[in-house]
Amino acid sequence: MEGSRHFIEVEIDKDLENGVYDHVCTRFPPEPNGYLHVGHAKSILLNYGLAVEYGGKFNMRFDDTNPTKEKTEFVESILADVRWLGADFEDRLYFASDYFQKMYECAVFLIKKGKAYVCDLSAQEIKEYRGDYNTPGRDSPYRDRPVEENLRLFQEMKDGKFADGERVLRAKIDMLSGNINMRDPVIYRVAHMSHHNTGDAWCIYPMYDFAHPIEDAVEGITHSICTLEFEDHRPLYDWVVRECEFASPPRQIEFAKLYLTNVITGKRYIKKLVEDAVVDGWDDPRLASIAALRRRGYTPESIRKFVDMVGVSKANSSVDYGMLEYCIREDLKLKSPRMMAVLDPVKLVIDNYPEGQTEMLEAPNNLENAELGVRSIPFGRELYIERDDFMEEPPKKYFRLFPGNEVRLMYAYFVTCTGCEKDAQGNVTVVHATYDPATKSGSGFEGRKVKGTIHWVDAKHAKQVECRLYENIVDESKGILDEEGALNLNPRSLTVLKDCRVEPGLANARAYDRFQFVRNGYFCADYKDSKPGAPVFGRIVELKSSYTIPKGEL
RNA sequence: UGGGCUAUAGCCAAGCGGUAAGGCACAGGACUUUGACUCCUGCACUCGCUGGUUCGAAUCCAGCUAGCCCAGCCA
Repeated sequence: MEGSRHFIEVEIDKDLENGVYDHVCTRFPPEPNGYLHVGHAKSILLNYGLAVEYGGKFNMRFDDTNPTKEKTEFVESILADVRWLGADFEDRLYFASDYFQKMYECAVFLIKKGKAYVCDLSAQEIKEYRGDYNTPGRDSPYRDRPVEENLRLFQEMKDGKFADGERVLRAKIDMLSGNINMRDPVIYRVAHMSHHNTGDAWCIYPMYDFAHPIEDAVEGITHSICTLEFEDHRPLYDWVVRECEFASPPRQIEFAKLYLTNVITGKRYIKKLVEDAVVDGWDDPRLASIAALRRRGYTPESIRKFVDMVGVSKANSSVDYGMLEYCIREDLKLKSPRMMAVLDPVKLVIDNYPEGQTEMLEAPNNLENAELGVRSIPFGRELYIERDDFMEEPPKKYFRLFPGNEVRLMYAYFVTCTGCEKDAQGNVTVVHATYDPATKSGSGFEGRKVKGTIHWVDAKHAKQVECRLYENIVDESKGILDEEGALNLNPRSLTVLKDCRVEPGLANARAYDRFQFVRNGYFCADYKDSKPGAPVFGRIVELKSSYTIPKGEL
């Protein structure tokens, strides 16, 4: 498709050419400790995409080596999100915990090779012995323990003879390494705790650095793609697969995480927002979780497009939120019916239209895609139009309603504004106009043209719904938690309530699952007229009452 | 201060010694039964900086600068 290939593809090509591998196998290995957000979508689709591109396999695997942080709730939600995104792992759903026995055997193997030892130092002592960026590490006094003793002690660790933290198994590498990960890292710890998958079968659990390469190797992963912060771990990754003597070991390649502007992705923040009920869950429309995007009406296709557009590199970056919005507009513009809705209504009375009369007009559901059919909409003497589609004293280049000006009511007639009524405060309450029956939509009228077209709903038949406009919760100026950790919402994230009226008969219309298109197609992202000067952060809309999009559905 | 990584437009991002792709955003114009869409047009004489090599450098070399990651028995 794209002309250029990103660096991971280049690396894989090289491996294939050099015969390092004769196939490609990738995986998405989240720890089930939270919900997925857009950033994860990049990783999922990157891994899945590479497998598809190279005719290989893509595995789904939960990296559940630390029972203290993992919950089944999260494996369910992660699975749902991955499936929804269309990353098909077929029947290859794995858990790192399924390999605990294998990992244990690897550890024993390393001990026998003299490459691992049981260390009695406390966590604090290990930290001290490890040194720091400027201070070389010192060998643990237990480093040269005889193999037999290590074997016995490790067995005892497994058998539950020791309390949490009492002993660990360490890889014997290099206490002088500039890379602190190589200073005899802990590879097994004791944790007397039930695991969501293995229950109480184990009381020792492998550390990520030891477990992950083994997981990859066992599954026959070729390219283990992870994010930049693991670059320093690669030497250790390589050490593990080498010392464990795996044939055709996997290779780790790192890429830069996806950050989006104007959204919060930090688990800590989101957790706080959920707990404090500032948002109504991990799928609150203001968050950038996969579940939230889904709830807002983003399609998997739009997210795939977004991830493709963003690209893959090793440079830390933050992608403009506008790009995500572009992708959903692009995806939906031909797929979605486009209905009319009025968010901030003001009444329009057509004085020369017969009182009490209602006529049905035919409106295409999508001007650019006739396959979506047509609908009948009522038209009468009294309508609602958007408040800012009328101005008593229009500025230059204003083509909508103002006294004396003629506009087209979409799918209906031309109307000429004759004036307005105002309340005591000077707010416009009613706009008056006359219509020209000859200009009926579809009649082929060509007599004259108008510069503006506005949308409307029939007052008598329109349904009134509560419509909430949100802005994304933004993370500017040090985020939403202040130094004390207190919740401190950015004022820009305040919810705005507006009166919204929509065409009748749309309760079942799919359009409302795709509410970006409520306002003539581009309500969500392109409703630029509100709050002049305020930044529009992909403002989103949630239709309440009978139009509520059920949580968790779709 | 040690190790690792990164630097190309407002934001992503190609480029890999032969004279700066593409997209988003933005601006102008055409078209328009959505001020949308679509369609044109414009938008880096320059690639973090400074030197060097070369007929020729974003690409190679050297030195600097800035940013990110690392001292969990987290992942």
